[in-house]
Parts: sequence; C-alpha cells; structure tokens
Amino acid sequence: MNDGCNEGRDEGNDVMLNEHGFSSDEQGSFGEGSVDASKIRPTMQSVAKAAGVSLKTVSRVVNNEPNVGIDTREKVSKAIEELSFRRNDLARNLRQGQISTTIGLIIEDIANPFYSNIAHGVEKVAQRYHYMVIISNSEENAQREQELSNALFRRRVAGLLIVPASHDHSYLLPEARLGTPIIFLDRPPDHLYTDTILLDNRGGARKGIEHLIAHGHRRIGVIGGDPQVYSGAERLAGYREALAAHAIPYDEALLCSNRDEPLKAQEAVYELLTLADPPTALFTTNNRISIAVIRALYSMQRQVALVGFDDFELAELLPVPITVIAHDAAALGEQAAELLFARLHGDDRLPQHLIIPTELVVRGSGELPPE
Amino acid sequence: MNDGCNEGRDEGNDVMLNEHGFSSDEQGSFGEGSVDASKIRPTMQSVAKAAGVSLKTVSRVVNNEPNVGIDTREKVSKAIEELSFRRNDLARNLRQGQISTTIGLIIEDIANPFYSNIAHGVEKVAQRYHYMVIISNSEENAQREQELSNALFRRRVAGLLIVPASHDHSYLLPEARLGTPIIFLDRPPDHLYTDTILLDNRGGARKGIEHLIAHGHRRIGVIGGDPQVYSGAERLAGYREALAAHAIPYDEALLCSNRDEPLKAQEAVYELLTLADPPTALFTTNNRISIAVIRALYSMQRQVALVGFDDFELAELLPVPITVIAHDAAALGEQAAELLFARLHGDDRLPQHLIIPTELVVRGSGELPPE
DNA sequence: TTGTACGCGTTATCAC
DNA sequence: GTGATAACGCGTACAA
Repeated sequence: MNDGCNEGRDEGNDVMLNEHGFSSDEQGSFGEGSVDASKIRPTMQSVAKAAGVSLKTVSRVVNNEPNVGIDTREKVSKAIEELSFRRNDLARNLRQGQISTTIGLIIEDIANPFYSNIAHGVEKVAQRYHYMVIISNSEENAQREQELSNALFRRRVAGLLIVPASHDHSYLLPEARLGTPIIFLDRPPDHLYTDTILLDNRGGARKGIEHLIAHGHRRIGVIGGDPQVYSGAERLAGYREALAAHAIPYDEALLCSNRDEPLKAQEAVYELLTLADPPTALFTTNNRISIAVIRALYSMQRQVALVGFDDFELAELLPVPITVIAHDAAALGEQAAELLFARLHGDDRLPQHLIIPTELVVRGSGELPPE
Repeated sequence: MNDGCNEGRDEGNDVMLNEHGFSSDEQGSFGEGSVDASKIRPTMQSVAKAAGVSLKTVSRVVNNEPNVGIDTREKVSKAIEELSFRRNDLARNLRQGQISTTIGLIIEDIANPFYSNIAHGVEKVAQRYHYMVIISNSEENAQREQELSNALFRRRVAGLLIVPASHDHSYLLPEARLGTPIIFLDRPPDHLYTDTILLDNRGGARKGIEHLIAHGHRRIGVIGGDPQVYSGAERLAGYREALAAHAIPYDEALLCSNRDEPLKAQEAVYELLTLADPPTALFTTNNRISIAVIRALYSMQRQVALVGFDDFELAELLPVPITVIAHDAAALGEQAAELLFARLHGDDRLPQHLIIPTELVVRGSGELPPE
C-alpha cells in the first residue's frame, strides 16, 4: 500500500541516524532531535495495517462497537497496545457533529477564591459527564471576554459558562442561535435572553444591613467596587432597601465606589472614618474589599462594626471574627454546569433564571455596637 | 457546484418550517426546537457560495493571507459577517499538524489557593501565546490522573503541565516520545525523565525549623500529609536535616503523618499536646494543614509556636500572626508554562530542573518562646 | 489574483 | 463479521 509515503519519511530520518543505522535515542530526552518512527503518531490506518484488518474494524474496536469477531478484536487490541495508539478526538468530533466534548468557562480571575470555587463546581460536574473544561480569565476586560469566547467557539466548545465583564452580549446571539448553550453566572446578560444563575445579592445585602441596624447602627458606610457591575449594584440596592425599610436616610457621603484595588479600599476606610459624622459600621461588597478593609482597620488600630459580602477563609479566627453574607460558590458552578448539560441533552425550556441563596453568618464584627 | 448535497440539507429542514415557509423562530429561545437555516453552522464552503468565490479564497481572507484582491476581500468579509462564520479550529488543527492550540493542566484541586495560583500563572502565559488551557482536577487520585491525561492527549493538547498524583509515569512515555512536551510541577515524575519545576521544599523547611531552633525550641512536632507525596516528604527531610545540624535527636513520637483531612490534623494537635513530653513548637507542612491546626489551637485555647509551609491570606492578621515559609505559586505556573512554550518552539535542551525559592516570613507565631 | 484536487484521521453508509 | 468509500471543514500544493 502507500509505501511511497512512508519511504519518503524514512529518508528524512536517515540524516539523524547514527552510523549503525539506529537513531541516537540514548543521548537526549525521548530521543528529541531525532525523528524516528515512534515520532509518527499512530492512526487507525496504521493500526489497521499492523493488525492486518481494515480501518473500519479498528474503529469498531476502538469505540467498542459490536459485530467484531472475538479473535479479530484481540488482534486489533494488541496492535493498539503495541503502537500505543490513541484516538484523535479532533478528527472524531469533526466527523461526528463538529462540536467537542469540551466546555468553556470564562471568569474574571481564577486566583480569586470565589471564582476558583465556581470552577471547582463546574469541573466536578463536567467530569461526571466526561467533558473537559477550558478555563480562561477575562481579567474584568470586556474586549478580552469577547476574544476568549470567540476562541472557545472556534474550538467548537459544546457550551459556554460565562461570568461576563462586558455590557453588551448581543455578539453571542449568532452562536446561541446555532444551539450552543450559553449560561451566565453571577451576573446577567445584557441584550441577550438566556440561562442565568445569580446569587441573592440584594436579599443577602439587605439581611446584612438589617443586622447592623438591629444592633443600633444608623450610619453605615459602604465600600464597593465598580457600580456598573451587576452584583455590586444589587448589593448596594439591598443596602438602600434596608435603610429605606427602617426609615434611615441615605447619605451619599457614606458610599465609596470603585474600590476594587486594595489600596483604594484602604483609602476609603480612612476617608469614611475621618468624616465629621463618621459611620459606626461598614459594609463591604465583596471578599477582596473585605480583606483590604480589615487590613486597613487593623493598621489604623480601629474597631468598627463590619459586615462583608462573600465568606472567606479564616474570617472566624480573626481578632474580631468577621460577620459575613455567605453563599455556596461551588454550588453556583455546579448548578450552572448541570443546566448546561441538561441543555445539551435536549432540555429546551425557556431560559431559566436561578438564584443561589445567601446566609448571614454571625461571628462578631457585625454585632459590635455603635461607638 | 455540489448542489446536491446542500439541497439534501434544505429538504431536511422543510419539515420544520411552518405553513408560510418560515421557521417558527419566534416561539422559543433562539428558535430552539426548530431547525432553520441559521441552525446550520456556516462553513467556508457556504461563505464561498454566498460571496461567489472559491473555498480557497475564503480561506485566504479568513487567515489574512496575501494575494486577494481588495474588492474580493471586501465581498468575502461581508459574507463572513452576514453568516457570522467562525473558522472551525478542530478541522484546521486536524489538517495542519494534528495538535491543537490548547494545553492541558492537571492539578489536585483548583479550589486550593496553591493550585489556583499555579493555574493563574499558567493561563496568563498561555494567553500571551494565544493558547487556551484545559484545567482538570485529579483529586489526588492516581487513576483519575491517568484518565485525564489520556483524555487530554486524545484532544491533542500541544503540551501537558501536571502536578502528579500517581507514582509511575512511564505511561506518559509514548506521548512524550511523540514530542508532546510534558512538564511536572511541584512533584517530580517517577520512571520518566522530563522537565520538572519544584519548590525548594527541603531548604524552605530547614529554614523554618532552624528559625524555631534559634528561638529555643528543641521539641518540634510535625503535622504532615501523605508521606508518599514528594513535597511533603521533602519538607519532612528538611525538618530532619535541621534537627541533625543542631544535634537534636529525632523523635518519631513528634511526627504525625496522613493528616491532610482537617479533622485528622486537629486530632494530631491534640495528640501531640497531650504527650507526656509535648512539643513546644509545631511545623505544618502545607496550607490546608496549617489552617486546620490553627483552628484546633484556637478551639483548644492553646498557644504554641508554629511555622507553616505555604503562605495563606490573612495569616498576618490572626491574633498570633503566622510565620510561614512562603513562595510564589503563580511563578511556578508561569515558569512551567514558559518552558512548555519554549519546547513547542523547538527548545530541545535536556530535561530541565528548576527550583522556585522559598522565603521565611516572620510574623509572630514562629517566634513564640518554648513554654 | 484566483481556483482545483487532495489529504488530515475519523465515523457513517452500505455493500459483501 | 468485515471492508470499501465517502464525508466532516479546513489547509497545502500547484495549476490557471
């Protein structure tokens, strides 16, 4: 059969063989630099030749299809083993349905425990369905988000889980129309109607603020991030709802936004506590800000009541244990992934909107009285 | 041209169209359940037909190849836009070199900050090279590690970064021989000679223990994980080296292994502190164990000197700030990824062995005197 | 500047 | 039970 082709390859190798006709494999790692036969990736075709059967028969064995004689199967299996053949799933997917058994996950920053817990939940479910997960970080950058999702779609991911950074997701519509499930996590889509899983941001924040109010606070400072980001905005809305419900006037001077950077969050603490009429309590709208604020309070040697959104490790062991609004980020990832696989398996309900509950965890910092 | 084929497709769609000849797109999300033309993923072929040019011309435009007339390019671009065509990278990679622009990363648990920092470093470098990363969790399970790496190789990842869980990596040899770069992180391979990036486990541990010794401790308890795991074993070796260097006898009673589970780590604290001749200081061999031990000490209301391997967030804000042996996990991921891309770009040096340095961070818990 | 023929490695179809 | 052949969507080689 196609010997000419193989001979051509062998000729190319000759220059790399030593005077004994062997490749100089012993010298380097894995014989790198020399191109011996083992460098050619075995295909079903080569397995077929080795086993003396047809291509299709190998395919049958590889995919455990029926209608293969017991001895034929044996023979093929042996050849597969010897050549250490591995099916090329790129080719397989191309032929089968042009989508891969891989899903995409776009988050802000895998190093943030909130997102790494989401990723853990997603990956756990994906493993159960024998899918793999491409994880990529948008770094809170709208353009990068779009580039990443394009790169994922070019790879024909079976579905996309996304914590959006941008504010117009109509660019996803063509892919969504093609049937690719797209599920939004933590923040809803803009200009796109699709599955969404959120935290109970507003309710959680409200619970936290009402807790502070119940402990006698009426001036509660807020240190938050980008007010354009949905989750932060909702948490702020919860704050205002709580104030309104208790007839406490809303004072803009107590609101510090755009404090995602640790340094800016620290400055906010200083700004708030040096006001003429300073707050007696603080509300921080996410884990990163909470930690920065705790550091600031510590270095300023100040104790103020504090409730933070998002739980974080060791919160309960700090000198003043931190009262937080906790939630299950891993569950968020798991449920999103489950919904994605349901979609892949034919679930064609209208876009779903799920809410992950929050829980107020009372530890001490939220129960400090006003000074 | 090949109209027969396309007509076949159109016929298949007719049954889904309504009596007006339109697909019932308005009813559901994205028109799910109805298969209209937009459900057929556009190919270069379809773009070519729409633009009235040949397949190859579309290919040229898509890949920014030269030798396309300015007006032709325009025409094709318009068709691409209108059909919202996206190149199929599965097919592209199949044709080109049968490896994808995707790399694999196998770690124990993405929810552990140590690994999520590694992942962050890897992904950052990968983005620079326009690669994506499939991240999968082995859950410290040798068999799963093997399954995952097989799944990755079937997807023809361009390279593999792995924190191994198993203790025999000869199964990777065939793939390594084919030229796929395989790089071990945090733990070296067994029965395989390949690139490896480790922390200075032994040196770091030794520094930490000598620090305790310098503060007057001679009975230092160790709470560690699986002694089979390389990094833990090395850290223990560093401990013994430090003792030996200071002529302090090694007492097996002070060693608690297999305490990866928080509960077991807590038990270890109790066991050690209730010994007839208890240790005056503790050494914890990783972040998870450190935190569990701190919780145990806290609930037992005990203060003992403590040095932990791995830094962790808020360690400096605890009532007794924790002295740790710190390192840059993100750098570990970055350097591993850089090495992988160097390999992909033809770097054929012998397998490299890199060591990431550690640093003793003095905070308080390591300076407590013996009771 | 543009197009044609073929092949990448696999699966589907339909013979035998 | 087994095999020949076409096709998946794209890129390469070469012709026009």
